[in-house]
Amino acid sequence: MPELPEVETVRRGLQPVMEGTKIARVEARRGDLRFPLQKDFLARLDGQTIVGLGRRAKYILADLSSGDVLLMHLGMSGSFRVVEGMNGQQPGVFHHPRSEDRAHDHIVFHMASGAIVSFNDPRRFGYMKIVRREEMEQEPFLKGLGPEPLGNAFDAAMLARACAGKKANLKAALLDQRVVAGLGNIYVCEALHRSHLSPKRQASTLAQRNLTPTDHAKRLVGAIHTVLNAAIEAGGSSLRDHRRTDGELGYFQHSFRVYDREGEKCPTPKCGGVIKRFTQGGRSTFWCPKCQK
DNA sequence: CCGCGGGCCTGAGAGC
DNA sequence: TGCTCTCAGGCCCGCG
Repeated sequence: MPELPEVETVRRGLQPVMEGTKIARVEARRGDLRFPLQKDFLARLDGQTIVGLGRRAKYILADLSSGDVLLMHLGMSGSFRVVEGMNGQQPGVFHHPRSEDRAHDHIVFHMASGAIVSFNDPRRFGYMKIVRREEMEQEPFLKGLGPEPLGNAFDAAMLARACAGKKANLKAALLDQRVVAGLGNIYVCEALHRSHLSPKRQASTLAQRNLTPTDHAKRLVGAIHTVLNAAIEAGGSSLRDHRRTDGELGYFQHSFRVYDREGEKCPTPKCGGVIKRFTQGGRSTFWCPKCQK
């Protein structure tokens, strides 16, 4: 589910209750997320202060006073919920006050402030791992990641270089986290449409022979910036699972131009095409064959 | 090294 | 109502 805008929305929701605050205790109701929790997982969290809450690609990173870093990935269906002001309660078994389905609250953080932060993930494709800060550079989950799409290192020249010589189609290249880290199926479809580029185009066509970026590459980078920033502004996209940490929906799904809009009229001015859907690498691609070349 | 397909899980929705 | 089938925002792994 969550791509960069959803993860960033979650991080921003967690920051006020977690950053600068001590973790009184952590409950692991299920240790079998995508990967089993480390044996010393709870011991390395209890009593630590979270000195900073950051994000890298689709990972949320909590810097702890011990020098450990807690790495959290939401997988497809992961979400966090914050409940504040639980002071005074001794929840041996914590039940979320206003809630639909809390059956999949797998990890629950009890903050010293009394706030409770629960990680919910029905499909359990998400995971958590604690890494020493000095070993972050070698961390396998982070090691191969490409640049942040909203960071300074990501520009048309870099993208063209990363795509040069690639046989794969452009959509697959953008989904490859080694090329650029944080995009997923939705925002790749949206960025390609906004830049009028076909998902079927060979990735290498973003670079010229001398590796200089084409105008296509510049347009694509601009579209990626625009769509990600707008989605973050909207609190992400809520199709099924994504919720803000207060339980509210994101609303960028109302601004999709092609994703999940098969059969609708293409929103590009004067295009007049119809949105189509097909499968690439086992996943749905939505696009307008008329204005995306 | 690269690209592709399968698999990991559960739940929602469509069709019968 | 209830069963079966398909599909879902991610990513790792093994194969050719």
